[in-house]
Amino acid sequence: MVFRDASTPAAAPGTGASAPATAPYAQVKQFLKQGLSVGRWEPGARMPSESELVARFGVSRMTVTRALRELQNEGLVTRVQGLGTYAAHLAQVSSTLTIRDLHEEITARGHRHHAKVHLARQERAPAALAPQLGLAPGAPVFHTLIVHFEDRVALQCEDRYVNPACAPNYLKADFTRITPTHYLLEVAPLWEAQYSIQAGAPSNREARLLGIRIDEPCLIIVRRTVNRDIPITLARLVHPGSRYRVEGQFKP
Amino acid sequence: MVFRDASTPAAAPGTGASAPATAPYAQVKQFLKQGLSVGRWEPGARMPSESELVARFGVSRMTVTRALRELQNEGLVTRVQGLGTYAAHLAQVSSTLTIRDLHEEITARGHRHHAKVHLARQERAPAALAPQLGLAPGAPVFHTLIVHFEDRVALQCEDRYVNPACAPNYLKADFTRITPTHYLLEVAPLWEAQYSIQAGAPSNREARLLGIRIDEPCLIIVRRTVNRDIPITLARLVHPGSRYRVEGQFKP
DNA sequence: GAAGTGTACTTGTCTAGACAAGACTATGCA
DNA sequence: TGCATAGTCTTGTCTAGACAAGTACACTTC
Repeated sequence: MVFRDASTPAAAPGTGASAPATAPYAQVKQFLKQGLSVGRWEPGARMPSESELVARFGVSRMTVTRALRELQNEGLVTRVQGLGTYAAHLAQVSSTLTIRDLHEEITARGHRHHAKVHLARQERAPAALAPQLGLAPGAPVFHTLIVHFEDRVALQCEDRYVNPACAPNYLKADFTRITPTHYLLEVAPLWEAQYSIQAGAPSNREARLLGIRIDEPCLIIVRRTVNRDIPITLARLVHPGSRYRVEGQFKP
Repeated sequence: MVFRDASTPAAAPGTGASAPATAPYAQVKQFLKQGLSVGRWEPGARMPSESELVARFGVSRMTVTRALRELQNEGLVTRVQGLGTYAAHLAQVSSTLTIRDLHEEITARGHRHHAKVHLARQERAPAALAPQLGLAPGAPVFHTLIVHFEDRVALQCEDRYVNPACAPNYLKADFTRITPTHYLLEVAPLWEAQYSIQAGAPSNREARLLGIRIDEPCLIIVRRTVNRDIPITLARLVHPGSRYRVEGQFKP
């Protein structure tokens, strides 16, 4: 086997040079990514086949396959068995939105987090919410209302309903020390979530609890969490628009 | 080589059964995912090593490696060379936020999209914005102000600055037919973006252009786009909170 | 006791070859 | 002309083995 790039470790095993020497699969990936970046392949155009890349880079097919599969997972190319690899249409751009536990987010900023529990009790499920939690209307449900502070400034009003079947001891947790999100992650470690991010006015009670005017725009996140088809929790998180924003990055 | 599951194609090559027979790497992945889901491994706990999984499933190491690497890419496990594989702390949950071209989003809903161009001209870069676009203050910059409608209802006010070096013909495009996002995707196909999602009040002009009251909460997305370290565009997208929300899903 | 050494185990990556299955095309036959 | 078939090219997946490099721990030496 002959390596095209003598800087790879396998081709220059004896050199004492401590060059990072990016892995061959990463080089192939970089080559394709760069080509896509400069428009070498129009969206929808056919890209080099695996065997062409094998010949060009002098690596084995598994190496090329890995590079292409990772590009496919990143949404940059489309692959069809029997046909070939095609440059993806990037009309829609996906980015990774990271929703961190608020406690961690605050402490990561070097600030202090504390929470005030305004409500933590069992109620009867309102008819409007019961179906979303997989419960019958009037069935028991846990309800907490907690305000989270960052250095004494109210940052989030968390209004949450929890399915008792998933977290029977939910109400016994000390939510001044652990956030509901964190507690539920321990009880039901892996889950799916649907969320909606919107701007809106706070309710009268939310404005009072957050210490803001009723006309202050708020960032409202509504999140429904499901573990293996069993609804866990439904949360409405209200943040004063002047104090909180969601930030993210998209990097292909 | 002996396959543990006789339903795999390689183990039962002669059977005419048309069972889908999920691929071995997918079976390993499923096994680990399921274990994480039911809390078999606490966050931070050590998970089976590759060789243990090889022995358990009777597959080759490459197959196990692929399953583990994909779980790592999904953020479900952490791997450390020389140490092992560990269940990830899911304190922060990443979800894929898809930012679609507004035109596509509207037409996908079966509605009609049209745009009104209020401003499309060359200006001198304001001192506050110039650094973010990699320009000197006062350097020429393209500025567009466009309102997008969904079935005659104003949905977005798009205030955008574009680096002329990246898209010299930007102002010649017909933005009633093609959105700036779409145009820029063609000119600079691959890019990185930083964005911030926040709630706030519209400016007087934005409220007038969107036909909303000055006190209506708006969802404001500020996005900065970079192609290979060269800033392309800076956009402020203002949406009436009552008409627009960002929705997404997290699925591990 | 402190410092270095060797070993076992782990993940990271690559190879050369193999079979399967899907898509297309050219060919031969009715 | 129309249709079935064989052949070629593509991606999808797996194997058995290899070397590299990082971590941890027991052991030896000073």
